[in-house]
Amino acid sequence: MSKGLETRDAILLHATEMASQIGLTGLTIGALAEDLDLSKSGLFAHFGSKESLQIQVLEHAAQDFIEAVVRPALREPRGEPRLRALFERWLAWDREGKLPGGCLFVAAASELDDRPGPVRDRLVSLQREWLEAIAICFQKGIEAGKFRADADSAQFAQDLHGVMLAFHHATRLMGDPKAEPRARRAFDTLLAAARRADSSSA
Amino acid sequence: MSKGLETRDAILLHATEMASQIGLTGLTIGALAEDLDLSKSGLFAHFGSKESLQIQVLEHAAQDFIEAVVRPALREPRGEPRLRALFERWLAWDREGKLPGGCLFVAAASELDDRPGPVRDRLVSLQREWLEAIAICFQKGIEAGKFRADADSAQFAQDLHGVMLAFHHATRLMGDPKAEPRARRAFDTLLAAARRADSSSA
DNA sequence: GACAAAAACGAACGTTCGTGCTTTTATAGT
DNA sequence: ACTATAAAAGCACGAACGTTCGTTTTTGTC
Repeated sequence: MSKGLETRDAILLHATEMASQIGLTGLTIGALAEDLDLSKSGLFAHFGSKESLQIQVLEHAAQDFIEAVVRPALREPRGEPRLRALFERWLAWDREGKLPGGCLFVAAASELDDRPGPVRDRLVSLQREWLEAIAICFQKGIEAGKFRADADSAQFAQDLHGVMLAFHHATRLMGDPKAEPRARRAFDTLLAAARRADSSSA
Repeated sequence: MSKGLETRDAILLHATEMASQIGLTGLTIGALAEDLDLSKSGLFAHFGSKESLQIQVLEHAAQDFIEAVVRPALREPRGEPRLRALFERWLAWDREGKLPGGCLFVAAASELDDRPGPVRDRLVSLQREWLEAIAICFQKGIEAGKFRADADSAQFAQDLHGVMLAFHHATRLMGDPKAEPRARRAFDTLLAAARRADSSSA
C-alpha cells in the first residue's frame, strides 16, 4: 500500500471513530488533523471536500460492518442460527466494537434523516441493504421450513431493528445494564413467534 | 404575558422545530435570530448561553409532549386502552406533530449519548420519565389483572420503545409507507404476548 | 407624559469552520 | 542517484460560530 493510501486509511479509521461519537456533521477537518498530527490542508487534500470525507467514512464503516457482522453470520446455517449470529454480532459491534460511540449507523440515521444530500442518500442505501439482509435471512428460514410460512420477513426486519435500536438507546444513553438481557429476550420472543403457529405477527 | 416572555416563547417554539431537524447541537443563534427577525445579541440575552437554550428547548418540547401524548392517554382506562392511546398518540406526535423533523427526543437521544454535560443529563432524566411512564401504565394493567402477572414491565417499556424507534427510522429515513401498519402490528403482538399465558416475554 | 426597567440592537471580539493556492518535502520508478 | 510524481505543509481567505459590551428603543407604571 502506498504512503498516500496508508495515511488515508488512518484518517478514515480515526474519522469513523470520531463520527460514531459526535456524528458525521460534527466531524471537523481541523480536529481530525490535530489528532493525527497532520495539517488541515494536507488532510483535506485526501478528500477534496468534507462531504466526500463523510461519504467515505460511511463506506469505511460499512466495510467494517460487513466484515465483523454480516460475513461471519452468513457462515452459520440458515434459519435461526444465522439470524441469531447476525443479532449477536450486531450487539457485540454496538457494544464493544472499535467504534467508541457505538454503531455509527444508528447515530447517522437520526442525524441525517432530515438532511437531504448525497451523504444521506448513501446512508439510506446502506441501511436498505442491511434491513434486506435481515429480511432475506428470515425469508430463507421460511423457505427452509424453519419459520411459519405466513410470516412477514419485512415485518420481522423492522421488529428486529427496533430491538437493536432500543438496546442502543438503553445502553448508550440510559446506561441501563439490563438492556442487553432484555434485548436478547426480545429477540427470543420474536423468533418464538416466528416458529409457533399461534402468534399473530412475525 | 409580558413582551419578554412572549418573544422567548416564540424563540423556543422555532428553536424546537429547528432542533428536531438539525439537532440540538446544530442549533445556531445566528440562524435562529435571522428566522425570527431578531438580532443575535437580542436573542442571546434571553438565554445567556447556547447550552441554556438547548436545555430550555428540551423543557419546551417535554411540556408539549406531555400535553399532546401523555396527559390525554392518562384519561383512558387502565391497561390496554391507556397503553394503546400512549402508543397511538406517540405515533401521531412523531408523524404529524408540530415538529417538522419528528420526535425531537429520538434525535436528541442518539445525538447526545456520547456528549456528557447538563444537556445530556436533562435528556436522560426526561427519557427515564418517559420509559417509566410506559412501564407504570403496563404495571397498572398487570395489577388490574389485564396482563399476565409474571410480565416484566421494564421489558415491555424497552420493547415498545424499540417499536417506536424502528417506526421513526423506517418513516423518517427510509420513507417506507408500510412502517406505520408494521408498527401497529408489532404493538398488537406485544400486547397479545402480555395477555396470553403461553408467551415467554413481555 | 415622565421615568425606571426591560428588551432589543449594532458592532466587535477571538475562534473555528471549510476551502483554495503555492511551496516544500517525501516517495517510487528507473 | 536522479527525477517525476505524489503527499504534506504553510498560509490565507471569507464566513459563521458563541459571546460580550455599550447604546438605543420599547414597554409598563405612576
